[in-house]
Amino acid sequence: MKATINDVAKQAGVSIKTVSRVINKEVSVRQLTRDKVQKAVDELNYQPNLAARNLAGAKSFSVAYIYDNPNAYYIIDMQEGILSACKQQGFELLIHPCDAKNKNITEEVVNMVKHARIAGLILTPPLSEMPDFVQSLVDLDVKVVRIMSGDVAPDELSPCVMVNDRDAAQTITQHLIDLGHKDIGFIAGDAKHMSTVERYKGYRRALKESNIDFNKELVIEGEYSFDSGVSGAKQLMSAESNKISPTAIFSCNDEIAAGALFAARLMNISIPEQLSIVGFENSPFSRQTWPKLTTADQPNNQIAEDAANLLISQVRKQKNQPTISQYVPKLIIRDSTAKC
Amino acid sequence: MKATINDVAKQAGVSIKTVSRVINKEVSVRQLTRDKVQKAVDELNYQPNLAARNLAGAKSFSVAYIYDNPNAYYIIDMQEGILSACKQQGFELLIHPCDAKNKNITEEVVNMVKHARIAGLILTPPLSEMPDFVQSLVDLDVKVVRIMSGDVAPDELSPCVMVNDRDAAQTITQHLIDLGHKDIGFIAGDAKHMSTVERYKGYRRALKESNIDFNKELVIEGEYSFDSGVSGAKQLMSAESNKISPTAIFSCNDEIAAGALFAARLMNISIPEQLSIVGFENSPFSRQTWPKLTTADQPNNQIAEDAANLLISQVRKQKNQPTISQYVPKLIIRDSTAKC
DNA sequence: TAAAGAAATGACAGCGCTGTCAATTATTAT
DNA sequence: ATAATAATTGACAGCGCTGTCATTTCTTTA
Repeated sequence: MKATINDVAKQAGVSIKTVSRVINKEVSVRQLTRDKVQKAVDELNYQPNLAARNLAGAKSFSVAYIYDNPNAYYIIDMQEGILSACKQQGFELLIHPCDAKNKNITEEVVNMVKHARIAGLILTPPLSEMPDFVQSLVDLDVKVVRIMSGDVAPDELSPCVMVNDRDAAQTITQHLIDLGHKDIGFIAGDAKHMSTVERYKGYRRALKESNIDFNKELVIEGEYSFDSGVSGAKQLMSAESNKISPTAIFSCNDEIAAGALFAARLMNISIPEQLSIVGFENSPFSRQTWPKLTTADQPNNQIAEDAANLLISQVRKQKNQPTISQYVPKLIIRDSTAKC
Repeated sequence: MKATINDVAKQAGVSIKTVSRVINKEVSVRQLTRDKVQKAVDELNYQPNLAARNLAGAKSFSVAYIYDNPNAYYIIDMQEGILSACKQQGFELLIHPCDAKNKNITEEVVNMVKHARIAGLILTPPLSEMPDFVQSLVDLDVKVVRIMSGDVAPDELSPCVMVNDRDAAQTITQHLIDLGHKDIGFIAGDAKHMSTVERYKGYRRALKESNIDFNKELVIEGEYSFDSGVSGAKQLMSAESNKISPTAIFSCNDEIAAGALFAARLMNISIPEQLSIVGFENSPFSRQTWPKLTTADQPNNQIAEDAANLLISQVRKQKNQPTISQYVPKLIIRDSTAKC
């Protein structure tokens, strides 16, 4: 059977408390003792029992990933990043999918956190962008780390890992401009999502820096869905005499871009010859469309691992907590964009 | 703070052991007592502490989902199905992604199972189809439930939830035949996966039942990937004088079908007018291709919940264990198929 | 109605660990 | 060398629950 702390203590000839000190990296243990214990730990292939740890101490060794996001790729990436940090640090991960639109979501999550004796939470959009929700969680005795869109944290509620959609959106818009495009359509994602707002800001900034006049008619409100891309593109490209049609479309994510591609096909507009389309997110299927999508890639796995490490260092009350780290998604040029 | 079993016992005026009996649905408790306890449980909003349960009993209340699958949609669906069963039954879920191609995978997983004190495991393809791996796990003191492709379990190693890909593949091939197609190409997935074998069998059976001669040249070996679809379709449709080109292609999954769509586009073959293409799996992006894919849908969420319930009933040693349940994916007709 | 058996309930130890605090040992200052 | 102080180490309780087994209460049977 599996070795316990008692076995290690016996083997090393010390008390269990000392073993506990060593495995928890506490300070006041002599190096000699530490080595002895470590040797026994290795020999017995000892790993502390999480249930016992959680039960015994005032601390908990569980963190939870709470999400509501229809994008499976995103979630899996995040989850595996978090998981890998947890494994390294000896933490347990609880997964908690939920519905942000549910009225009782705060109550539900608060309840879950209380009952599961959780030390920390990782929140991704849209949950991370719901201030009241976050506030309720912070008021509990848990650490929170949010992954959000932006360059600096919008508040002091919790440490954040920021994804700078704005700069990325500017870069991707600039790519379009460099290709000679001036009339660039914009199909927005859910207006409530910070990422939509940020991507819009980046788009505007790129236009401005190249002295291209902003045309309100070229901006379509939408949501993060394929259908939104279809109708958005139709609206932009419908040939009304008094309107200018864009020569390029910035889609707020790949799904919207896929929808735009679909609509273009419907209207016999060839991509990228007659119209350039860019996506955002670099989801795997952006490589499986025709043509393959130019898009922006973010290292979700890395971001998640970062967030989890940040969270765990919070929980452990370690000093060197970099309370913010920032990622800028990178332009990936594929076949859906071309010269004007 | 959160209520414990002691609080409930006090409130109900019984011993903690009796409370334990009630929450574990053990038999020998009088109805009157049971009601009293239940009332106290409700009033205090009591939920048992998982860590304590796991620590105290000989039993464990954790199950693990071990997967290796590149398909994020599949995993998320599975995971959420399992999670929902776990929540209902008061079990904890551990997630363990891994790499089936790793030589040490058995050792790694065995190790993890031992250390985490896990009561049961859920395995999905391809892991569920690796006999030695499964055997090693069954030899431990854990229950295992596998989700597999086929109509009956291939062995007695563990209870299984079967997905009848064969019947589904026959149905979908029949759909093509009904549309008048006789020369139907087949682009296979990974040959090692049972699902590929089963889908192939279903395809063959459909042909046979309609007295259509089987043509070996129409079958392309591949793997479950977009690229495989691209090259497979190219191979099938390349106009060599001595070969017949199919008028329809059965792709072993949606990704392959998307690849085939891509290749058709490349070769200026219009879908579905000149060529019908079907996928398999009904992954979300099968609705986002042009044209939308005819495919086969399987209720992964349901399957997973089923498997988890089956596993938990095994763990609980309950009587009424239906050791097999079977699902047949259902044909979904969209726009990628048409009359010949 | 009493004895025997069955059903229901409870007392208590202990799962593997951490927190508290007291005991021991090493180090420094006198 | 000795007292005072600091650094290490250990004994023990207890986290919240379940398993074991003893005790109490209810049924049945003669």
